[in-house]
Amino acid sequence: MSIRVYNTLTREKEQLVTRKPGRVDIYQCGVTPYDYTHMGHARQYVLWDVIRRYLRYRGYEVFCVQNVTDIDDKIIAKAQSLGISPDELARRFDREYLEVMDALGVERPDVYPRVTEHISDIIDVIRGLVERGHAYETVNGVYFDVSSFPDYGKLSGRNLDEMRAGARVEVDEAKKDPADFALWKKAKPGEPAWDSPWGRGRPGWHIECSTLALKYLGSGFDMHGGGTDLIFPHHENEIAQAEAYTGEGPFVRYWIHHEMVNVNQEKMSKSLGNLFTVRDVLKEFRPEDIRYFLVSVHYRSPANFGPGELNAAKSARARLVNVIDSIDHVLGTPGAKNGPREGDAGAGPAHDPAAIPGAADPAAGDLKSRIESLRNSFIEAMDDDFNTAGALGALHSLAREVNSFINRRRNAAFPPEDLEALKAARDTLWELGGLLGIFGVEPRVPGEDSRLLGKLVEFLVELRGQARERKEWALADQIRDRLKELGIVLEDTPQGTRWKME
RNA sequence: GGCGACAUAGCCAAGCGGUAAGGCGGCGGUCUGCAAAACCGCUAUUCCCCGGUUCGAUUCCGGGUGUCGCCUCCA
Repeated sequence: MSIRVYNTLTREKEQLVTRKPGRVDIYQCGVTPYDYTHMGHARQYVLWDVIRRYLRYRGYEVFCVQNVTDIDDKIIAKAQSLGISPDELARRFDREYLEVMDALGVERPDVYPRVTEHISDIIDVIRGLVERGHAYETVNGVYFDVSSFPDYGKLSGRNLDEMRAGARVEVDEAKKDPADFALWKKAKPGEPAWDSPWGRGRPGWHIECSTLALKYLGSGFDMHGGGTDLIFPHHENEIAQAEAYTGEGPFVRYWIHHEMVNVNQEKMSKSLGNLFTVRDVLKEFRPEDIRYFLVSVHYRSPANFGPGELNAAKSARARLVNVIDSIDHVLGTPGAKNGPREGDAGAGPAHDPAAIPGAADPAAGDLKSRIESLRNSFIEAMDDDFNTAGALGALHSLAREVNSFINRRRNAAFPPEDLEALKAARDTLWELGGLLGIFGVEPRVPGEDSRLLGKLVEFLVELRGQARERKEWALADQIRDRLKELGIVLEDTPQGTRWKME
């Protein structure tokens, strides 16, 4: 088995063959920090967080570089309107980005370079491009000469003639060709600027990614990620700059683009005013539920975002969490030791062999083999272009088999073979779900502070248990109802009452 | 106008040549003191429409129709 990924450059799924065996070098387009982090960002970085975890699970060493474009036109404009410096604005929203990603359990990149700290590297690349005849200076700045790069358009499937025919290309009399794009922008008064051979100014939009990728990963690295909206012009230009500069290709082996987050079937974007910031969504939903939603749609399909979708994800995830809780409960209170129904283990239906105390359920062996087969389904789905939605299906199938297995025991004690199988199921669920990050972020065990709370709840559960033995149902129900109002749910199982926080 | 993607049940969503995963919701049943959770059954004779290729197509090809994206900042 091997991993296959869809490459935008070839428009085909290809077998993953890395530049260095056993290692995957990744570059991701980072954010331009000038506003709040939104759900579209969450989609990208959660996706790549999952890809990184999965590649590691499959035995690769993974190295990830992600830039911060902390100087550009939008930052300058926003900073001016707020009356603060561009640097202050960029740092504020960069911090916002990192906080939100931490909350979502997204692992940080290995290298997180800021553009403003790499101006001299950028100037070196621009100078190289000018020297090799791929760029020229005008009164406004330095421009990349697209006609000097015959492969221009290979990523986005465009050709220059078509583009020139399009009327929407910016008009700049000083440029040789409307499709030429800025590598260096000469500063206007009041704008932040750095010295360069072409006077004071700042980098153009695309050059930072080529420069930083070449600096930290070198030419020909493995995966480059970003949204489909960056294919043209951003990534097209990145290729042109990098390959023209190094004189060799390919700059990137696999271009991996995720689709957009939509709202009401329309792209979520600033211009449409339908943005959802992650910070706001986090007020209503747990990070794991947000991740579940994101991962329940294949990354190359648009993901429609809304409360309904999020709630469906929440319910679906609860099912998975619940099965883990069920197993933990069984493992923590084995019937043979302190199960409340120990004496009446034989009370189950006589025709049910699983109900004979101490007898191993023949299904235990089956469960174990099913665990492995579903693990393989999970891997198969993920190997196929990171099909997280398919992988989730395997997890749910495993959940049903476990629940069914536990159900069949009813009041009977679980023999060691069963407990072992259940533990294996639990570990597998936990491990594979962990690759998707749908369990990891929440505290499974109450922290120090809530230890007292736990003891109090257990005391109430104990009192309620006594009331139930006396068949004082009204009192028992009152305790359960009041706790429910406080967000604490009680469930009576053959292995005793268990409780959880909602 | 140019380029591209996608159309699967009430909803979300996999599958992409061998006869429709999974989830949410709904209905019926089992379990339960009652619940909750869970399990069982039902909820697409069919994958937008029309042609074609094939023994066979939701899956491939052609043509429609519809939705969306990029070509301007965008994840």
